[in-house]
Amino acid sequence: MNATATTPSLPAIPDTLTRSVEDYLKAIYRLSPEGQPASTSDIAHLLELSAPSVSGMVKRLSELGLLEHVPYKGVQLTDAGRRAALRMVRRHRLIEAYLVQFLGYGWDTVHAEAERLEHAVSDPLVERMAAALGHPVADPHGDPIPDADGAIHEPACTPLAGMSVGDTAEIRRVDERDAERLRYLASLGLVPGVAVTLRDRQPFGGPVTVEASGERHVIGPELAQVVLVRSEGDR
Amino acid sequence: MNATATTPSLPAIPDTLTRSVEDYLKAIYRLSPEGQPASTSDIAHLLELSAPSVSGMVKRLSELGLLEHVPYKGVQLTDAGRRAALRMVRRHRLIEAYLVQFLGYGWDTVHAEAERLEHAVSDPLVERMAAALGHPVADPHGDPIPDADGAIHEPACTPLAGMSVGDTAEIRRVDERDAERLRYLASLGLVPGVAVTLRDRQPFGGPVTVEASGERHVIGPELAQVVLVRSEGDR
DNA sequence: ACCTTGATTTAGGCTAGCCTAATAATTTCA
DNA sequence: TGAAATTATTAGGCTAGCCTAAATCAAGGT
Ligand SMILES: [Mn+2]
Ligand SMILES: [Mn+2]
Ligand SMILES: [Mn+2]
Ligand SMILES: [Mn+2]
Repeated sequence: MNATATTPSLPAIPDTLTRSVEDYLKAIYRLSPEGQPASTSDIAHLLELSAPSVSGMVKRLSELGLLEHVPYKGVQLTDAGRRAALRMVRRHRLIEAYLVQFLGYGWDTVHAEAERLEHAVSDPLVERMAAALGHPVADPHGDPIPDADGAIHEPACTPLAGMSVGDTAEIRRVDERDAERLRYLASLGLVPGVAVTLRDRQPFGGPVTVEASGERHVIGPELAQVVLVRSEGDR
Repeated sequence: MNATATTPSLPAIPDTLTRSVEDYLKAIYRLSPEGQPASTSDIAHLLELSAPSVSGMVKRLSELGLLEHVPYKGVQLTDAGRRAALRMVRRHRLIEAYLVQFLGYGWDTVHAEAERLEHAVSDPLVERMAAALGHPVADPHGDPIPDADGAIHEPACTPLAGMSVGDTAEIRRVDERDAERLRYLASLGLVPGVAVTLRDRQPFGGPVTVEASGERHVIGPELAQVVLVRSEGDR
């Protein structure tokens, strides 16, 4: 006998999200750090799923209030969605840091392990790991770790590919997803914290030559794109 | 053009099992340590599922070759099933030991955490934890840890409830599943490694009085049933 | 031998997530 | 502006896992 006309029974956000949902939210966050809409096909590509699967999930998640979806335009996280996404980002990066620090993992293998563990750890365990690490601000790849309230500081970084010849900068962040690429970069000594100087750039998308720790290396343009640096000037 | 008459295409055991399947195998192992058949309703009760759900899963798992099922009689693990179950038991107990040793967990809270993590860790991570712990032989509840090949030594234990008045024995093992019960036992000092002497037993399923670390405690019969001891004689 | 009871299985249904094939909307470009 | 190409959605189907209700089997007692 409730006479108030309500909107047609919106489902509430469940207290525990599934592994799939958590990965979707994390992917959408990654695709739109500034909040611009993410496209169905970009999400599908990142998660290695078909576009119709993503369309279906996007519909469900927007009905749950985790996303705003404008058909044919893209999706944006709501506040609740962004909170949930940042919670996963914090878990992922803290787990990576913990495994490297305390269990001898290398930066090339931690990502795959964290991709599964992030869904299985409890909040108290995450916080115990954070405490054991001394509350680090970045993971082994240089990616910043949001605090427990979801606040995150993305340091200003530009691709190494964008440096000018003669410039010196510090490596800050490296894309974590390709283990082989990470091993190669480590073998060259191109890891976060290292100072690099651009010594040469070949035209027409050619390779660049960088100097780091006294050694010179010629690296291809797409590699130079995923290594992010902070230039001397950007303080 | 294959003319050989084959049995109707038995599905092979998948290389990765689902969380549900892993928990079923672990439950069946626990219900039949000696290999006697486990009943549908016991499995359902242990996993808190309906009996029809268990019937359905049992059918699938026996088609996969992980179980032998005699309808209306019960199930037994095959060699492959027991191997998979012991792998999960090893993971569960090593994770518990690791969390207690290195992350400040208590014996009352580790079980719930391990119940989820056991499905998410990789084999290499399990082995790294084992190495960090120095390859322990028992978890925080006194449960023995199978080795990486699945060999397990179940120490001879009897319920504290079975002791005779005047006997002295060492606490070896305590059922891990009820966090509140574990906290209570710890508050009485009744933990693995402690020597206890039975001082009194009331008839008709009444409580028993035990002496441990110089203190006497009166405990109910069902509690005395889940605390396992090794008597002096059982060496 | 039959009947009752409890355990078990079968029947039928639901959700979450994935897929492919077909359709529809949008954008691009001649 | 009007195809063509791209992107997205809808339609329909599948598996894994769970559920309740109904049917069936196994035992034990009379
Ligand atoms: Mn993940
Ligand atoms: Mn990382
Ligand atoms: Mn489990
Ligand atoms: Mn245990």
